[in-house]
Amino acid sequence: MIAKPKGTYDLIGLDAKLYNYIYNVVQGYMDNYNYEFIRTPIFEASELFHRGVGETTDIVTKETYDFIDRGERNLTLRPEGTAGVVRSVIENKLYGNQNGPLKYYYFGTMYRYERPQAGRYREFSQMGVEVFNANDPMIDAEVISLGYNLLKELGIEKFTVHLNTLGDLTTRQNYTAALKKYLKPHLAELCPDCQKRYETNPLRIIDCKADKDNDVLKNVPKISDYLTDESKALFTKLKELLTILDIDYEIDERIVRGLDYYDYNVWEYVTDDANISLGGGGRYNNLVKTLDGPDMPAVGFAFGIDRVITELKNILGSQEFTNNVDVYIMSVNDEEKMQALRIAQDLRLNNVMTEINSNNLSLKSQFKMADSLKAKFLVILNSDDLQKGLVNIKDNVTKEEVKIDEGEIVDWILGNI
RNA sequence: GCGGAAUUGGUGAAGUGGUUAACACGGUAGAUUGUGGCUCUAUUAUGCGUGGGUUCGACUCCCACAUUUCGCCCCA
Repeated sequence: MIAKPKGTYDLIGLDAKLYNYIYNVVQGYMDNYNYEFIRTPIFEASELFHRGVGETTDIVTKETYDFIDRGERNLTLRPEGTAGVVRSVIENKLYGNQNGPLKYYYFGTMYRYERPQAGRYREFSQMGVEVFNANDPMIDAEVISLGYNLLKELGIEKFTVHLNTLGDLTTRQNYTAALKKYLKPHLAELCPDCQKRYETNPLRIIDCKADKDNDVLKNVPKISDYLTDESKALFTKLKELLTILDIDYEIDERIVRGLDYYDYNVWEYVTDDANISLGGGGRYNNLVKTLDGPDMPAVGFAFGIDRVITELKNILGSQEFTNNVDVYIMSVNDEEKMQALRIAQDLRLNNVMTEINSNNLSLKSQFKMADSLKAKFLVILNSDDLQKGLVNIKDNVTKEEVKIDEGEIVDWILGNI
């Protein structure tokens, strides 16, 4: 037997239903906010992610699926959605004649070569939004609230927006310097990972789980004390707008985000009970320029669809999710089966969910099948009645049975359903 | 990349170094029933993740690998 590759999964049963549900809700929802759907390739030039996501991030240094195609091109399965969308905006010059913001959403699979874990796979689905050419905190508020309201719309209630700001370049330079200065005498007290992070990505040290209770980290400098006046004003404005929009948020200075391109506002949608991040995002004002586009600010976020599905399943509990067939048509001999197929088509064309015996089941088995499908009505065919143009319809709840003219089936079902 | 746990039919699962791998659900066939749902009977894994090894003999012991799962790192 050939098994699925490690870290992948088949979307079946309830998971598949929820995936479709989410997809449908998202599509309808994005129209309200006037976001356009964009679909970019699942693989891109490797360089796009190296320059876009960042050479120092784990995602790029050790988690990409890289391959060389028959034309000897270096390609990479996308590990995230933003870089591809940015590339498309630049390549198609979508920014050409726009005054207002460009607003897009995407939905698709991403690939990261990681050790599988709870809510984490090598192939996983994300939906995300990206807004370009907009620098006003109003857009940040719109994007954050869009994600917030979308989760609510999907049926997820218990979560909070964890919000932080990384400020502008000056802020981060000053803060990083202060942080390193503070940590330097305490380096030996930190975990081995943090000692490495001191060189590669010092901001992450404040988010370390191993050193969570370490006294050194309790008195660590706060980024909020190093914000430039401009950064501070923008953040204050954003918080004001979120309050107006009634968004349940809290400031969490430990949120740093792992992708290099973020600046200013960063946030995550975190469940209250399990403390799981369903998604996150931030502003990335320099990414478009980094990828050879114009100097154009942008902001966006992404949800992990798999995590949303997991959360929805927690909420639904053991609630059943089966197809409730409207009509099951029972037939035994060839003549009956032919009629069954034809009647089924008539019903289906009238949007009646119909199932037939296509597997040579005994009459007894067909009754069982109809029950397991939770059929509301049974159409029971028998040759004698068919010759007279009659069919039997049985209400599978009341068990009442009527005999009607074959030509009236559709009307009868539609009238009684 | 590092660490812990797990892997028996369609499903939930018992099980022992030694003939036919419990039990339950589900499936199939039949009896009974005006056309099922209750009840009864029969049947349903030539195999216990894969590959080696130890042994007279392994599903049961050992090793490797794979996959799953829970953590670390990182992230959605």
